[in-house]
Amino acid sequence: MKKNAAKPRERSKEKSKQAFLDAVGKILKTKGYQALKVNDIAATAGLDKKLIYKYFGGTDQLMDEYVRSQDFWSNVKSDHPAGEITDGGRSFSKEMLLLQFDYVFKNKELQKVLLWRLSEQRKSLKKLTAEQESNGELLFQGITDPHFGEKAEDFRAVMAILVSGVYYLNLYAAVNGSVFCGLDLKSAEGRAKIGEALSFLVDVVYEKK
Amino acid sequence: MKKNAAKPRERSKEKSKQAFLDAVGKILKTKGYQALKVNDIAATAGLDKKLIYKYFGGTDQLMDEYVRSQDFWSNVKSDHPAGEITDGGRSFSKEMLLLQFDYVFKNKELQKVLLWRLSEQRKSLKKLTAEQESNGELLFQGITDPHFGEKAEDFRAVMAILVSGVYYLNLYAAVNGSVFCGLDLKSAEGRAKIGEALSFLVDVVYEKK
DNA sequence: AGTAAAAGTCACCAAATGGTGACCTAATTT
DNA sequence: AAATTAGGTCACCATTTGGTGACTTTTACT
Repeated sequence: MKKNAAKPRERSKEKSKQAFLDAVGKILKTKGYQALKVNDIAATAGLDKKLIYKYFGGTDQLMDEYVRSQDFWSNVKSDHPAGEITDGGRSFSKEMLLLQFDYVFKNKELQKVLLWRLSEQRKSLKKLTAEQESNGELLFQGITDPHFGEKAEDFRAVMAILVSGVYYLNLYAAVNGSVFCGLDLKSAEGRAKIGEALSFLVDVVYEKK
Repeated sequence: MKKNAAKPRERSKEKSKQAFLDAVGKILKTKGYQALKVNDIAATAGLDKKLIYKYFGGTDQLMDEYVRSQDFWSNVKSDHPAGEITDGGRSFSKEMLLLQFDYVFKNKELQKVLLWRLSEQRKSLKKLTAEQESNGELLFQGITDPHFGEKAEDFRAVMAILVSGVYYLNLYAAVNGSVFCGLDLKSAEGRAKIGEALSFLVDVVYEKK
């Protein structure tokens, strides 16, 4: 019954798996990743928790699969017209950072996922794949690495800091009083200041090196 | 019995409180902040959990008090000779960032505290105090704000990004594969690159503005 | 010394947690 | 149609969780 490829038979298993994945997203949005327990997920999905063990192995692998199923970073990767880059990726990098800054701010799920990735207890070591795509490796390899040549790693280091900063600031704002270094990370003015700083820092890296 | 100030009477209550605070630190170091449950803390402290409710009100306020008791940021605040600053805080800022980068990397407890601050479920809104001191408000107010004048907020924005980057990169490295933007955040070379980038970015802010 | 108020322990509770074996049900194969 | 197999439910378990009332012991004040 299992090797018949002619009839794909996605009767219910796939739908159920999807229901669990959807449930994860829903819980993440509403309750946060700390509330991600088997009972809760099963209840939200309207299915039995045993299926979670059957299909995924446990909550951890469910989460892993959920992260893989959502391509949070696709928006950054693909919305730029390729081939038109003549400035070594300066405007692209800038745009990416600003987009990311805004995107993470608005996307509760992504916030929770980022937080979850920083969290402990994840015994599964499957994140290798997500590693590569997550930080726009193609931006580096295809565009900025050639442009910066020997200084490629220095540019990467700067971007690492900026991307990290974007992540952390939004995570911080989502939970705490949202005032960081005297700037209100939830106000339009505060966020504009951060945006300007990001833009400025990218510019300066391209100019100075 | 309670208003006699002559004899301080720190017989046992203070010691017990301290025992709980120490237990928190110990658990943070060994198991991470997810393992911070009343039962666990009480067991580690060798005392009854009821005292936690009596003395602190609950685990949340215990954590708050723990964070307050550890002045993680004092190392950055006070190790610099005051009054000798003639460069508008440039070297001071640089030094602070680099120190912080190294300090967070080595200090497991601080990592867990940072993570906890990003985490949900903290109903207590007591972090206001920690807010001020945490990000070296005095550095801004006393040194860099005057130096940058109208651009003070722009400088703060840059520092917000850099500090956040320092935090996030170390948190990321502590859990994941530690490769971020193609840099190994655990290797000496990778960290050196980040350090150079931090230094460079601070310099450039002082030069360009 | 005697007393009142703490410090501290213990047993116990209700709820939630992760996890599994027994069972029923629907689809596929033969 | 019968048998098989996977999908799915349910009841149940052991543990752990947060939390509290009743109790004993120690401390300090008069």
